[in-house]
Amino acid sequence: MENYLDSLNPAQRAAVEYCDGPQLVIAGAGSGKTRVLTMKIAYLLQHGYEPSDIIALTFTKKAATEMQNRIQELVGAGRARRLWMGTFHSLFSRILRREAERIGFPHDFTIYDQQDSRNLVKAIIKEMGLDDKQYKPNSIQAIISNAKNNLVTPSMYMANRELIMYDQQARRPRTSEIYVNYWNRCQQAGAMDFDDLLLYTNILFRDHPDVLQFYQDYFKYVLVDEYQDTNRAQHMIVEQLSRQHRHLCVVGDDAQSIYSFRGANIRNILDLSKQIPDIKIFKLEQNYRSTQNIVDAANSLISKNREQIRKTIFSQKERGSLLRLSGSYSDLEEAYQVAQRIEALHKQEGFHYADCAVLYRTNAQSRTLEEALRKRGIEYRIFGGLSFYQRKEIKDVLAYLRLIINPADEESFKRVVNYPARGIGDTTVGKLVEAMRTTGTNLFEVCSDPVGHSVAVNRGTEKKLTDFAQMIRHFQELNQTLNAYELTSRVVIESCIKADLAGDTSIEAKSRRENVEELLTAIQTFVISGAEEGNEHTQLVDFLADVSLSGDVEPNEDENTNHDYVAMMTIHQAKGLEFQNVFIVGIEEDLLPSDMSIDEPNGVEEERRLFYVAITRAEQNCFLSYARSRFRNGQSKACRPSRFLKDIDQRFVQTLSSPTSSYGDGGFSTGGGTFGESRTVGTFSNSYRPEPQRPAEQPRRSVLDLNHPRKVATRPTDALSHETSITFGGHLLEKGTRIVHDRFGKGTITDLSGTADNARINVHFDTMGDKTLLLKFAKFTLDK
DNA sequence: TAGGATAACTTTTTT
DNA sequence: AGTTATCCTA
Repeated sequence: MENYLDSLNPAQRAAVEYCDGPQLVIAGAGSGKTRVLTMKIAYLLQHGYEPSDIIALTFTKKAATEMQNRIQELVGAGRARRLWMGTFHSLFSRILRREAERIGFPHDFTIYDQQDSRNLVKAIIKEMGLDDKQYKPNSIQAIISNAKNNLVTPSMYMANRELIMYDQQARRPRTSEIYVNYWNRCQQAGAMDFDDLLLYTNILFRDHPDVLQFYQDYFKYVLVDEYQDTNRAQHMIVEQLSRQHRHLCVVGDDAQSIYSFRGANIRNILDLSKQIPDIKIFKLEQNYRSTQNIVDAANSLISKNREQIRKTIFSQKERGSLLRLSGSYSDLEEAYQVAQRIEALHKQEGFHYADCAVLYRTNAQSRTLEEALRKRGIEYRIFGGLSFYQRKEIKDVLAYLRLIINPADEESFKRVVNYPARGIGDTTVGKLVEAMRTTGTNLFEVCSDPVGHSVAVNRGTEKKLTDFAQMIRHFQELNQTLNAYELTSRVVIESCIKADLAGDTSIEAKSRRENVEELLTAIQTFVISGAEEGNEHTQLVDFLADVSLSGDVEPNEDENTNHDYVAMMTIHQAKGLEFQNVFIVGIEEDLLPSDMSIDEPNGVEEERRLFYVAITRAEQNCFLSYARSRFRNGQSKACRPSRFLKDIDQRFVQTLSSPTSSYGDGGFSTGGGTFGESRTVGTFSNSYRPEPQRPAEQPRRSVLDLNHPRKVATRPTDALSHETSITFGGHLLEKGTRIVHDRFGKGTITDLSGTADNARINVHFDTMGDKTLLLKFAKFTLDK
């Protein structure tokens, strides 16, 4: 602890020791950013600051947890715990709860996740009688989110000519009204969405100078991680909080700004030195993570971006292996190759599976990879996808809990009022909503006394409604005496959720039951750890607050759990992580860069940064791959290698294999290697040796006419007679004929059978093994 | 109103 | 491909 500063290089040390005013630390990939932040906090604690004086903001819960753990090691758990450390969303929701009544919210307001918020937007569009083709809920939600991230309230939106004009041109003139209604409905429901947490913090500070004054004074030191990912709302919070003491430490890397879709504004970091002229800039340029080849390759890529803070990232590690690029015919084959290489790394080079990560642009890509790994018996774990708390059965239980805490919560009410089924259908709920809108109360009030709110329902329905309200009230009473775990157990039983799931014999229902059990376990764990920290009576409200902002639960791991698995995740999720071996797959046009990004301003630059982030995750080996065809949205589509592959200086790349295209070529040529060679690649040479360029693709091959297979045989179709040859589409097929298949790549025909529509061939594919193809459907061409 | 069957749509990334 | 929305029937 005494000499921990000695472990830092001069640049890092300078950044840690400078505490005289605002500072900006530009921290290149792998430059020890987290280390500097944690050391700095330890340094501050050693120099007279109390833990509670310090607020340290991160973007992900994972980052917060990691930093918390590292600081615990330096200063002990007791002190570390008293730091204000966490995500923007979680820390400011805490402050908002404390100050809730100042901005007209109950202190136990609900937090709407994006699904809740989309449902509400959708409901409002419907209620307004608008066409949801014109007013797409997703787009409207994005517009509202964007407005909030830029601190534009509904009234400001209404008053903004530019926005209104834009909406008119986009043929959705009533967007601003939807925003107003959405805003009011959230308020009525006592609910905030993710963006509200930041926006209302700003509103709180704006409308209550005494509150701002208090926190400005309270936080003596403000630290922010990943500043390149802040949006305007976050930027303003930081700016205001640090205005008084001016002890601000902002860390970030403009080259790794990848969250603009969430409102992040790279200008926040690029322009910071203009906004705060006396801000002191520190640059961490030495990369401790990756080999020189990896760093150089990444640098050459990112240099193609226009706007960035100048810096020279370098590595003093060994030169290392070149990046290895391989192309394949299809996503299937790509996955196969990745699995094959991981196995080679494991068996031949002694790497653990846990040293390997497969990174992709979209979650949907994980399926194919998953299958390939499973076939080889390689352990893997997929991160992300839909989190535990987003599963239907979990959201159902949570909705009950949320409703108990905050009966005004509209989305939770709608979710469970008829689950399990109790005869309260859409029609009735529609009437309740109507009454809610006219009387200005919330759904639960209306439900408790439908007739009093002049809802036209019959006796039976009225009873169903009041019974439901009564049940929720009963749970509220239980919540006074029971802890969160005990209460939830009762809720699951008395709401009949348990019975409903038990009555379902399907396989999925079994896993739902297990998930509900797991939720109960998670709650109990929460209660127990709460007790350990001195909270005798852990409240349900605490659990819910925790859940809604905490991406996912860690699966319970004991000593029986296997820890040696390949990590599979999106590139976004990989940020901040590092692996010995990184596989970046699907480096194709329309995927990386994503086709969604291409017409966005600066969209392609952001995608390039994303690729940069992916490459810089690798310590030793970085494998790049693309496929020529890929299943997307249910059908196979031709793909071209990404433009970004050309952005990397080819001196740092070795081409392992590239498929000869069975489609027209996209004009990309890396040369080198035939498909057949790819199976022999198992050793990884460390030589620094650019591949010689070879002539590009061979001419286009003819494709059999798939829609109109010609009848070739005239004999009656005797079942699967063996044939020595079959003519098909004007070509002669016989044993030994080489073919190129759309998805399986190259192979040799080993057997032929059947005739006419029933004709089929057995093929041994070079990498994909033996397959039987029905000629009528198979998509292949002759090789040569 | 419930539940099944068909149609439609989706897909960028996450707090 | 897979999920979700909508429609239709009982």
